[in-house]
Amino acid sequence: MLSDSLLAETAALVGDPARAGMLLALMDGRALTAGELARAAGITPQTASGHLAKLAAAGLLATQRQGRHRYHRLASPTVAQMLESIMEAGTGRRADACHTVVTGPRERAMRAARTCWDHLAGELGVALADSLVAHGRLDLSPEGGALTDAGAVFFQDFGLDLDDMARSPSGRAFCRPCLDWSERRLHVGGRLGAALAARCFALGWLRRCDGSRAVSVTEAGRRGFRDAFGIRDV
Amino acid sequence: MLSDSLLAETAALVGDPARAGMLLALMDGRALTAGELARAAGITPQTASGHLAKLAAAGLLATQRQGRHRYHRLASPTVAQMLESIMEAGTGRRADACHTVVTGPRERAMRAARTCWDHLAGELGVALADSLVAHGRLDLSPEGGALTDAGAVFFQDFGLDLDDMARSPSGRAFCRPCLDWSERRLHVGGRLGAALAARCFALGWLRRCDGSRAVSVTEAGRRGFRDAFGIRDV
DNA sequence: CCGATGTTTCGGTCGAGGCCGCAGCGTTCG
DNA sequence: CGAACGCTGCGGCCTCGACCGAAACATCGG
Repeated sequence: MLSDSLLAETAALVGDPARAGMLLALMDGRALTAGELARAAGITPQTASGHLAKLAAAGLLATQRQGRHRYHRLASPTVAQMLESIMEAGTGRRADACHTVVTGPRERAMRAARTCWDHLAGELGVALADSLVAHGRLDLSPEGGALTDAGAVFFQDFGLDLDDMARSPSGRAFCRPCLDWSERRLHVGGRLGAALAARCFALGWLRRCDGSRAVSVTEAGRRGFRDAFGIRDV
Repeated sequence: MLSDSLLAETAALVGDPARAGMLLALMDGRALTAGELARAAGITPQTASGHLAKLAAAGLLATQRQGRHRYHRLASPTVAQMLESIMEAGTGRRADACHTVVTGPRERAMRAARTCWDHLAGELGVALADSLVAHGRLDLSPEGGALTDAGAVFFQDFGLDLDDMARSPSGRAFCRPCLDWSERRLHVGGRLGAALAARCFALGWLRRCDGSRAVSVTEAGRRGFRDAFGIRDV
């Protein structure tokens, strides 16, 4: 059967601890080298190289040569969404046992705000999406084109070049609802979500935590999210 | 790391061909016995029993005893969504090679209309969602409560007992947008989607294809979908 | 009470695949 | 031009887990 082996092969690729660790390390959307990924997964570079070749052959990873380095990144937001959905389904039964026991500061920060592929997720990501919908700037409708007129003005004022995004030939959806792993509600993905996150980083509102997908909100960000989006308690 | 092993363990469970086959056989939402699943996966019952125990322990499957039979079903729509998202990501690179070659009538029927866990998917599922949104009966908004007043009247007339659904204590979302594997667009899931699909089966509009998740539209269904939803060419 | 059937447990085999050491290739820099 | 560095391919080791046969257990029908 066709879909049978497709499902098994893809899942088996993610099912190896070393490969899972590397994929997870790539969830923040950056491109990393084989050596860095090897360290992240706790294996030697030659082992990592073999894994990366398999993942790339399956279309889960995209590689890019640059000098003597070879950068690897997730092939598409679809892959990132798959990883989140696996974790979401996996937490089903064991959420109680795991979370209450191991909840450390690292996990707390991840739930508060993190990047999902290239856009914002966590409590902050969901709050942002809620705010945009509540103010009529976004509809988060199925096909993702539902930026309202008021929203277009708003995002332009916020510093996003919507015309440029519209011109870009990318086949990626403009605005895609993305199911939040920890919050289990939707946040804003797609090109709009990516641009929004990038702008927040550029404004100095957010800072990446080292070696993690978690992001921290700066003092300027706290003011900014309050004044521009009406979000408090971030 | 916590999420690391969670991702790997869950994916590894799906990654075995035998287990993947059984999960895929359960995608239509029915509950099957260990023997039936063993036959579906091409393994002996005792091997299947071991696999099912693991899947149940991980919270991916829910089991239910009834006499000397033991029925297994997917634990939640979240699991079904995970499986679809894995197949979606897996098709990424190989879609061209596989689909053009192997596209048979079976695959064609699957794309036209199928069940996804317990609601409708495929071209028909997406067309249904589009129609409902276009007529202002549904918003398919993020949290899923966005049944419009006109929609409530419409669904009541169509034969769904919305009051009963509202009363049921299920923690499941009322109306959840579900990403369609083949169409890559959203269709209607959640309790509303399930009730809608059940009603279509009860009306004799749809019939399950034997041994597959595909469903076929009856002549009555053709008329019904046209008159009630404005869908042609089904 | 006794077979028949569905399901689970146990023990043992075996094959697949992850892992590393080593070696070869390409790139960068002194 | 040679050395250092990053990456990849190959061969061998070894562990893990899927698989089945046999047998025990539970349930239903006669």
